[in-house]
Amino acid sequence: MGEESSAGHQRRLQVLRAIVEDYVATEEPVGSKALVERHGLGVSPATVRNDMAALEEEGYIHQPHTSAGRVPTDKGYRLFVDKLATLKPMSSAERRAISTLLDGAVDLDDVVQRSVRLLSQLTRQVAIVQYPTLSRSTVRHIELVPLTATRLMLILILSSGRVEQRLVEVDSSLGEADVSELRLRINQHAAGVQIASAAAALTELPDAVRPELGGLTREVVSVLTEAMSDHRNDERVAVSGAANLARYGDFDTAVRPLLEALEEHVVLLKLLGESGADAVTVRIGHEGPYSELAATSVVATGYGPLENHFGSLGVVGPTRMDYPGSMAAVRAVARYVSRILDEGHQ
Amino acid sequence: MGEESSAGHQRRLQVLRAIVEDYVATEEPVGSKALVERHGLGVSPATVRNDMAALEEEGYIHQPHTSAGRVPTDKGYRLFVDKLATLKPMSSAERRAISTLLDGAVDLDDVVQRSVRLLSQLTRQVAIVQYPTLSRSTVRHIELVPLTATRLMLILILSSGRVEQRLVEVDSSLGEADVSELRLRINQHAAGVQIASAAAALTELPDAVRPELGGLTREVVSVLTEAMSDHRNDERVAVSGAANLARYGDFDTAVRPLLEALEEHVVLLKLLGESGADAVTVRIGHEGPYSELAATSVVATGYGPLENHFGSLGVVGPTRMDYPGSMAAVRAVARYVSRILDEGHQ
DNA sequence: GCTTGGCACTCCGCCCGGCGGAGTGCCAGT
DNA sequence: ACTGGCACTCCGCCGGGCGGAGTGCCAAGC
Repeated sequence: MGEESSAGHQRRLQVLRAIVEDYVATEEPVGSKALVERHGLGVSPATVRNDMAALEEEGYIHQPHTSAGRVPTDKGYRLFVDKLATLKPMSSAERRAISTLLDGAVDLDDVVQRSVRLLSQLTRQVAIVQYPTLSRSTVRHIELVPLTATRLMLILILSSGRVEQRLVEVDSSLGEADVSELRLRINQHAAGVQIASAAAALTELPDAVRPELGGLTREVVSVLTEAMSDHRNDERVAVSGAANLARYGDFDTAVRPLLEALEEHVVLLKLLGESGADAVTVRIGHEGPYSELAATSVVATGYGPLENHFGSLGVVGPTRMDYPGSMAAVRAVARYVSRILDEGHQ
Repeated sequence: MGEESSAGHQRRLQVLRAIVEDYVATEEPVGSKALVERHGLGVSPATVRNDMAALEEEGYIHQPHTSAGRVPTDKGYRLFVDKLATLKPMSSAERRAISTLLDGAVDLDDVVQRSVRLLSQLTRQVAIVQYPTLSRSTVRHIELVPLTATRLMLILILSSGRVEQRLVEVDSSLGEADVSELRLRINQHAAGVQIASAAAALTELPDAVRPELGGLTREVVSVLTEAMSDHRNDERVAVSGAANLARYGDFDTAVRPLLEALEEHVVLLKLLGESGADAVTVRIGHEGPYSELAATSVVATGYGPLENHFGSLGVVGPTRMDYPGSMAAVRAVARYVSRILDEGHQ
């Protein structure tokens, strides 16, 4: 679209906006007559037809076949979200629902579960919430629990609220005093430290303790560093709202591929992508990384501390989705989750 | 069907079996001619037609319309699984897949995640695994971790491998000696005890400790018993394989209601039902508790110790499903999961 | 020059009738 | 008791006709 911003140009944008809104609402190609009726454009259908022809020429909308209405293209949706959409503000009822629901969460797992469910209900789409990654967290505390004479449970508590447990078998019998000393030294080295640095700091510990503790320390540290660098859990995501897919028509192009993708958590993570914690990212159709998902869009953002966020959350759905509503809901939930994680465990 | 077991009666059962097998395989009503060709019944189509008429009379099969093939009814499937089906033995490749996959699990969460995924892949259906319930487990250990001067973390480790954490704020400053004493007494009362009894035993503790410890003990015990009777987590289930629903045709009757049910974990738990740990339960169509799910069947069983199992797992799908294969897979996975939970944490 | 009403045109979706095929039920024969 | 034959039913598919929605273009008007 050219750089001029004449009155006619302005109206063309309004027409595009109207087309997107109507198409999202009705799921059917929208014609010129219906447009002028449903929106208060003060012009005749014929004028709108001219605008439509121009918009089509420029690739923003598309005609399934001659003598059918118009449908937005990915490029059209893109212009819509960039220039035309205004975030739908959350209603106060929605705000209340968010806070009461999330405030009731008792632990991290619960926060994630509730968020994903909430997000899918707010948007009536499929919602995805990534569990906080290990790598971005700091160590809050490390606990050693002797279970039996030769078995020790390690508990790693992170700033995000995540808790990891590991079992260690040791050769020699455990003295309570030794365990206490080790617990102290480990936390001196690691507590409050970002996880990568903590792992590094711990590897030097076995040489710094009393020789009698060296063997035990070595075993414990080895398991701890292993747990810290175990990115298996970084791939965990929670999904909710798959049933919302049932509302959409084109099963084979839109629903089935997405349904299959939902099983592959790695795929979902890649879809969520590296969204900053400060802005909501929208990826429309072919802009995403998977060609099979050319008919689906993603609205996502990061959550957690701004400079160093814990993970991402968002919704996925057909390109024909309510972008303003989804973006507002995603932003609201992300903010609330960030706040909860920040205050709840500090 | 009468009690006689004449030769003709025997063949009728064979015909029913063949109808079920063919219908499951092809998803289409099966006719007399196709039947005699695909299965080696040594009789003519006309004979089979007579048997079919009898089976229909007795309600085991049904004709969508005149001059169409036959389809099994729920009653027909029931007879099939009760009398006609032989468990498909797992192939050695499948056995190997099960053991290598599940042996790699590092904690309880991982066991559940891997099982549900495995089960959905083996059966190509939607798999459901209930997380171990609190109420059936015994307490292995309770740990108290002082985080700050006035904040204590309680960690509840159960026989099923489940770990629950809770935070407690206390009024007075915590002494290490007090915490150690309390830890000791709590475990004396609760370790090794079934969870309901443990909660009861703990409530008497505050009166039994030194008066100086009474207030702290009261707070800790209150949170612990609350955690023990918190059945919130008993409702947790893992689901996998929703994409397999895409294979099925009748979207509105079979797929959509099930897709919606998958979101409601309470519904899923009710579907899994109270299956014993020793036998695989099959619930066919209308036999289940929800009329909207009249077109779906459930194959489930319990896992964990025989006398006192931790939870249930199984698959759900349209009534037209491969019962022998599903039953065998469900049983195999349940056994393996039971074994892992038993040896992995004892 | 932008906008508008008019008009002819295109194309989809729907309905309808005909047709072939698959499957059945029944009956008479072995 | 089983079988081959036969007439019948009903679905699914195909092709043509039809109405409607929507378009593009053009000439007239502000």
